[in-house]
Amino acid sequence: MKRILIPRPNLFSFDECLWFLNRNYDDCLHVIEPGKIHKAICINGQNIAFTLQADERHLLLHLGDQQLSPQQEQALERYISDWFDLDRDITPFYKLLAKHKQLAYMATDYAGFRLIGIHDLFEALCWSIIGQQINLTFAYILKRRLVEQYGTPISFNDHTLHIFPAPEVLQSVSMEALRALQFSTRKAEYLLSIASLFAAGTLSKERLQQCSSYNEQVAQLTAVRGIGVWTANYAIMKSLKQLQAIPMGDVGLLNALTNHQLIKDRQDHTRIDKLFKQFKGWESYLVFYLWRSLSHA
DNA sequence: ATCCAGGGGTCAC
DNA sequence: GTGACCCATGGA
Repeated sequence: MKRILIPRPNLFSFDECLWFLNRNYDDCLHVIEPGKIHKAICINGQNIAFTLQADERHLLLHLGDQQLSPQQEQALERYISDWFDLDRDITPFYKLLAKHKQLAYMATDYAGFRLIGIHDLFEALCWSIIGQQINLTFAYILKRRLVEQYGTPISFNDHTLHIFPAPEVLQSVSMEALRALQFSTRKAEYLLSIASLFAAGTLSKERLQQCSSYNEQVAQLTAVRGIGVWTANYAIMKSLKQLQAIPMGDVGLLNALTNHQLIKDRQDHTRIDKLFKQFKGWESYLVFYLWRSLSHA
């Protein structure tokens, strides 16, 4: 039985991350059991399934009887680090939290919570488009239909895991098929055209990472039909981990700000900007912790 | 029935 | 750059 150990950093709570991934929604891209998570991913064209657990000092990756090359093992470790943002020292963020009266509690209540990523940019963009202007419960249902219909199922440890559909597959799906899954006409158009852009290589994570600045990344993404400021920043935050990304206008973000009495008027951009300036360099973390505050144990 | 949900596009000033 | 309007769909 293949097993890999990954050292766990300070200020990291596997339980807190797992809880968030499991909160109130039915995500089809992982399976969670007490203390562990199962997931399947595609790295360099190869499908890999794994179970992730934690002890006091490590994250434990269980691979069953899968054989991986050293390079694949490294790629998998990098994937895990990227997923849970393990390589980042988040103490500066905690110092900023401590200085903020209404938000200081987060440093203890959510201690060790990390910005959980979506490694695949195509998946991140599709997911944020699916989530546009509909409630999250329904968004997860739509994602599940899409993934079960066009993704790749993997059997592992008595679970059926799913890998998100490749753009090459999605680009040739018909509008009618997506409409039948209850995607709106607009969203179906957006998804199909973005799948084509990825399949053609016009759009890719690598290309976006070559941009010289965050602003340029936003510009490149928002030039695509269906990707507005919110979607672009969501993807940049979750996939590229550029921490200055803020999905402005996000309903959940505004609700959290209202709940904490940080704003009264949901259009008070001045106060919102002022708040985020206090968290310069950690804006995405602030957003993520505010989203965390929307769900209760 | 009506409003809302982790928005975006379009078009007029 | 800003604001008004429409788009789609399920849930509360």
